[in-house]
Amino acid sequence: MTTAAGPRRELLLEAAADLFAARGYFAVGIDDIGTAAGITGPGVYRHFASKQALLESLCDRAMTQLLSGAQGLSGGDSALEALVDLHVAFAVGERALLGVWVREQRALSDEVRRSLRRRQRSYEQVWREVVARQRDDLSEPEIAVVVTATLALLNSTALFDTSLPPDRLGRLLRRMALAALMARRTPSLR
Amino acid sequence: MTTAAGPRRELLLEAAADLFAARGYFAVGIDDIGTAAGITGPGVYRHFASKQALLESLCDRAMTQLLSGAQGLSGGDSALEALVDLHVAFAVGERALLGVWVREQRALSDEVRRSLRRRQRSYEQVWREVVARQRDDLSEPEIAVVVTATLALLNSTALFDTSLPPDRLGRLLRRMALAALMARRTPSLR
DNA sequence: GGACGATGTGAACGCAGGCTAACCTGCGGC
DNA sequence: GCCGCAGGTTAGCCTGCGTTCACATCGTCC
Repeated sequence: MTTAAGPRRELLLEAAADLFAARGYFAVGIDDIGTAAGITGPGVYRHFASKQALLESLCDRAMTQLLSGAQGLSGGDSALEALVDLHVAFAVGERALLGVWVREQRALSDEVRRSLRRRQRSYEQVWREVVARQRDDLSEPEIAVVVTATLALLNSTALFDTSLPPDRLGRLLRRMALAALMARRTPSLR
Repeated sequence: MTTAAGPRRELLLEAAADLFAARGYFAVGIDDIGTAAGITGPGVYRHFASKQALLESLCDRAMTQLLSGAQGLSGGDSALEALVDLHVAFAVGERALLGVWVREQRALSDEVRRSLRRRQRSYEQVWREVVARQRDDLSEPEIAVVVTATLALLNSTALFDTSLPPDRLGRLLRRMALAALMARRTPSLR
């Protein structure tokens, strides 16, 4: 079970990501996932131990991708912009995966969710450190809020549809995120 | 069924809001809700037609509160700040309700969800008009993205815990939201 | 003081849906 | 050429949980 990477396994993961993102974990049946990947429902269990295991794989994949990107970062002056760009690229490129990660974590078992949360905190820790370097006017809890809220802003792109082409969407989000991160006091309107 | 406002009905709504927000609609049983409101599971059906009806009531309540606030607005120069303040106040004051509205919409039936979405669009329409008045550099789809992403930023406060006192949290979110809304081009860091 | 509606209880029902069982097929290795 | 395993299929099991039922209780109204 959970057999190593075959093409069918990959198909199943993609199908599950799309379905979970579109309808939510509990509204999707095993049969739906199997059918979307070209087999019948129970066939799924040749590749994954359970429906939960599918969701775990997806969340794990999302987190791994984000973390590995963030850790292989320069740390130079433009580290913050690099972080934003990284997250935007992921959000735009892996919409479904991000949507699953953002919305379906609660469907995980306590244990798995805890482990995932730890990695998430580790990812946000990278952000916090980079933000703290440029915002000495903020306390630690304030930095935490700023980071989390900014990530929520970026993640929101997985939750709505837009007619904007990906690159323009990306640039717009990038601008907004940086503005939110650097907002020192209520800016004058106009 | 769905008998008019008794104290028990209100208790049930509050209990359901807290539970749904904390654990998610599907992870909460009817018995949990009843018990949290001081009765047994089946007793809930003396006040609500179904578990779904409870969720509907909650989402409806959230949307009604937001909409009624937004529509009784001046429309003057500081309309944008007023909108932000309104949403922040709601987010900080009705955490659980907002959490349910943000995360549990998918658990609704198609029909109810559609009707709710219409009202949500109507709420965002108010935002879009106010934002458009100050951002003639943005196209319509761009305005839509800016509004949705900003609301996601504000709503995120329902999804995490912070040691920050509510008023400081509110002011911080307000500053970030306004910065995100008004971000004209990538600001210089430092 | 009996009828009645509102509210709550414990027991039981029904069914959706995840998962297992039993069986089939093709293919690579010895 | 047979063995064995990877990967499918169909039929069916079984559990959890939302919901219903029959019944108790208790004010309230005539």
